[in-house]
This record gives sequence, C-alpha cells and structure tokens, in this order.
Amino acid sequence: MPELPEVEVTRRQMAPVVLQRTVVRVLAGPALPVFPEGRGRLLRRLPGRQIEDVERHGKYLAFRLSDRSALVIHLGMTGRLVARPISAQCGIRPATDRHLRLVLEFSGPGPGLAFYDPRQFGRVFWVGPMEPCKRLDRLGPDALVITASDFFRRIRERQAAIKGLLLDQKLLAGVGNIYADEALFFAGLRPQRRAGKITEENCDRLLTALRRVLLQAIAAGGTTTRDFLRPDGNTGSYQEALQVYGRAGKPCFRCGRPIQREVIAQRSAHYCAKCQS
DNA sequence: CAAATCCCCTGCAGGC
DNA sequence: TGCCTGCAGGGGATTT
Repeated sequence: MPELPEVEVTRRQMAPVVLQRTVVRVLAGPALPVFPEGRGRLLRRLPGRQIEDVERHGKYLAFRLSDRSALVIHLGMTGRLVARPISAQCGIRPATDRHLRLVLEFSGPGPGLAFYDPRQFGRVFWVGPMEPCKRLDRLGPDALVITASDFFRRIRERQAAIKGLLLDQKLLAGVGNIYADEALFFAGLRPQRRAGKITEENCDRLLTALRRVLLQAIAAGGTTTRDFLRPDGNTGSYQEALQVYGRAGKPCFRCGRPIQREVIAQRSAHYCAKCQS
C-alpha cells in the first residue's frame, strides 16, 4: 500500500521514462477513478503536452506539463505505475487489462505509462495552468520536509491519539499506517498517546524516527506487504525491517514481549507495551 | 475547528 | 476442497 516511500520510489523509477516526452494519446479504462473535475477534460488536455517534471507531495505525484498544467495521480491502496512496452500499445482490452485504468502514449520510441489499480482507491486528475487544486492545497507539509518546530506546533494542542494525527494528511503529508506504527516504535511512544501530552523533546524524537524510517524505506525500495510492486516489477524489501507492523502476537525484537494490536483512529495499530510508553 | 463514523472497492486470509 | 465472511486501508463526506 503506497505511502510516501513507495510513491517516492515510483517517482524515481518513472521519471526517466516520462521526462521530456510528449503525450500523443491517452487511453482510459471504464473504471478510471477521476475526481469530479472530469474525465473528458483529463483526456482532452493531455495530448500535445510534454512532461517536464515529476514531483511528489505526500502520497501525490504531479506530472508537470509544458503549459504549466499538471496530471496528478494518487495511487490509493493498490495503484501502480508501470512503463508499458510499445508492443502493448493497442488499446485497453477488458479481458486481459481488467485493472488497467489509464495509459499515456508518447511520441517517439520508448514505453508508455500505465496506471493499474485493482481496488480503485486511486485518483487521477488534471489541474490547469495556475489553477488552484483543493486536494493538493489542503495537504500539510511533506513528512520529509516539515521542521521539528512546525511539527510540534501542529500537534501540541491536540487531544487525539498521536497515531491518528500522523495519518492526517492535513497535518503532515505522506505517512500511512505502516510507517506511523514503525516511527512510534522507534520513538518509544505508544500510538494511543494524546498528542498534546507529548513533550517537545519526545516530539523531536518522533520526527527524527519518522524521517529515518521513511528514508530507509525509500532506500529499500519500499515495503511490499501484499500489493506493492515498483514500476520495474520488483518488490520492495523494507517489510524485512518492520519492527511492529503486521507482527501482532510475535515477540518484540528488542524485549521479546508479544507485539500488541489495537484499533486506534479506525486503523489497526501495532506496538510493544514494554518498549513504548 | 476537532474528532468520530461511514463508505468506497476487490483480493485474499481464515474459518468451517 | 470449496464456499463464505470479514478484513485490509487512504481519504472524502458527513455527522456530532
């Protein structure tokens, strides 16, 4: 399930495929999940534009186009971008391409871009030049960019469990269930701790742990629990480094006590009752 | 505004 | 073996 590291790995692998290339054709599957801004607009506006940059903010990818518009993609839970060989560029066949939602074909040689999304939680939309984008504008600072003082300021008055706030994209963009649990473990904080009761020192430790976990996960090519595959078709390897996520009942690597699992903020949270307080 | 709840969707694990 | 249930989860909409 793509969180910040998986989206960043996707960005790095797709950038060489799409940069400086001009879109000539756009194919959309029947279940292309677009925001209400409109599917027709998306399909009409892309051809003729060149992709000049691929940026990431939180879990969103933005393909910046030559007229300053952008194609924005959120991978949702099961979304995946793949370089699509030219030989496959003959339309979307419902039988074999059941989960294929969008294809961009480019001028010249080289593969196209394909967006697969079995569970349809992903989103694709087009943002015009200088047009404000609600979805992107309401995101908080990226988790790899936010400063310690800003992070502390954003959580200090809050009553909710810290775990839920880490998942709140308006507060901090990019963190999902896996890395929230892992960061809290390394910071020694229980997921249910009231955010406002965390000292500034512990808040710093949490952000440091979060950054470290995210960077190491990027270096490992992301985490593959069940779904995630990189654009190159390989799995990530950070699942081998997970300390608590998905380890309910198994012994803590640090103290040997069984890892607890509890629902917090409508999500499963995993933690060690001895190592985290 | 903050917080909680529900819902979207499909693949797959677990139970019998 | 095969069927069925329920869970996984990001985040938007709605409610409190």
